[in-house]
Amino acid sequence: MSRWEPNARGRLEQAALELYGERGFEQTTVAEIAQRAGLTERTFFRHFADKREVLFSGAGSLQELLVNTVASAPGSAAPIDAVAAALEAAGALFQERRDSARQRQSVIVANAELQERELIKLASLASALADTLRRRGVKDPAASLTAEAGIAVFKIAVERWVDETNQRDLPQLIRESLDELKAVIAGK
Amino acid sequence: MSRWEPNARGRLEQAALELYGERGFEQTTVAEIAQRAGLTERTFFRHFADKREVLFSGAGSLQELLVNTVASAPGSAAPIDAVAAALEAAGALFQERRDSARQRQSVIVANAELQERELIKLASLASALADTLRRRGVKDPAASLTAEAGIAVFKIAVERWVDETNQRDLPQLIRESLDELKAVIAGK
DNA sequence: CGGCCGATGTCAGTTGCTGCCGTCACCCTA
DNA sequence: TAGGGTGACGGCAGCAACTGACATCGGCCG
Repeated sequence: MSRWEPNARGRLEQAALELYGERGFEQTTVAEIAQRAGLTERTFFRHFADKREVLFSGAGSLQELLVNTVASAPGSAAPIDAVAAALEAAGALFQERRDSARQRQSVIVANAELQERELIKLASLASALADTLRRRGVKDPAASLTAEAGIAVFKIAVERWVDETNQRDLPQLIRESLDELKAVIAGK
Repeated sequence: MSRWEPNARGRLEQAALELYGERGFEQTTVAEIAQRAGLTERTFFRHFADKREVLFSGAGSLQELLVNTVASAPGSAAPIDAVAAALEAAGALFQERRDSARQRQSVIVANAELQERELIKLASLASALADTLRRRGVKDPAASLTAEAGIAVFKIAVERWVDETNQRDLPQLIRESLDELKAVIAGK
């Protein structure tokens, strides 16, 4: 028999998501999260850099998926198309975990600090996408602009996906949003 | 003779900018800022919501400028052109205060927390732009996408403006970046 | 002249976060 | 099989960001 229950990190994530949902982010103390997880505050900060990060630990694998998808696009593909394929792949991943993605998003939308963290994660994704494009020979500022535009499309598509009650799935919304962006950028 | 020196808020801004530049943001305490300004920590927090906000108090007037410029564009102008005109106006404002804008930007780039705040300010600008476009009759998601794309162009143009040693001015970089975005979005 | 107001000071308290050290089950190695 | 190392956690002290409550006092208005 081991000294501690397994999966401390997962228990902390679960407890935090619950408490942020029940009372709100600001009204929840780290001590409470740790207590619900059967751990101490000190241990929380060994697993997560700060109180917000517990909601964003999945960002790393999302970035991997995006980067790998862009990197493995055919060399003949235009940059915007490589990025679009990556966004749709990421969208499909979100679509699978639809309920928890929505729960998470509702917590984030309710708090400005969490939105800040979300935005810097998106900026980090854009930066990683731009790097990958440059590695494919795309020059700057084209690489940065393509990446930023792609992330903007993703952000707005996710907003619509979370808001709407209709049945369109996220990859479809991403395609529609990108088409709309093309129309709008061309001068309508 | 009045009880306190005038312009407490301005003195706090000045002291904070200096100290953030000298020692870095994290290594500076609010007590030190207040002391250099001849005030107390409590007074700092009466003027600024938190330690970061002291660098972003100008965001309100920037938002006003953007919104007003978009709102006063001719009704016949395409949304992207109305936004472009607003961005160039904002760019001209930055260009006037070139040195202090660069100083401020170098402090922000050096610290992740400040970048988070910068990003949420940009997101707020995008949201305000989208609102203004909707008020001009632009439908969603076109309004949101145009606004986000515009802010992305602005962000990247400012990055290039701060980085580069060459002489191109910010409005020109904004025009060039928007043209580049058009090319890239169209599929290269 | 008197009382209200607004900007600041003072102080105590909560919470996020960090450094340091102790504990103990598990694992590796001789 | 005994011994030492290691990794994950607990406990504690302390700093700094931020907040609420109350005091202070010059200026302004009636």
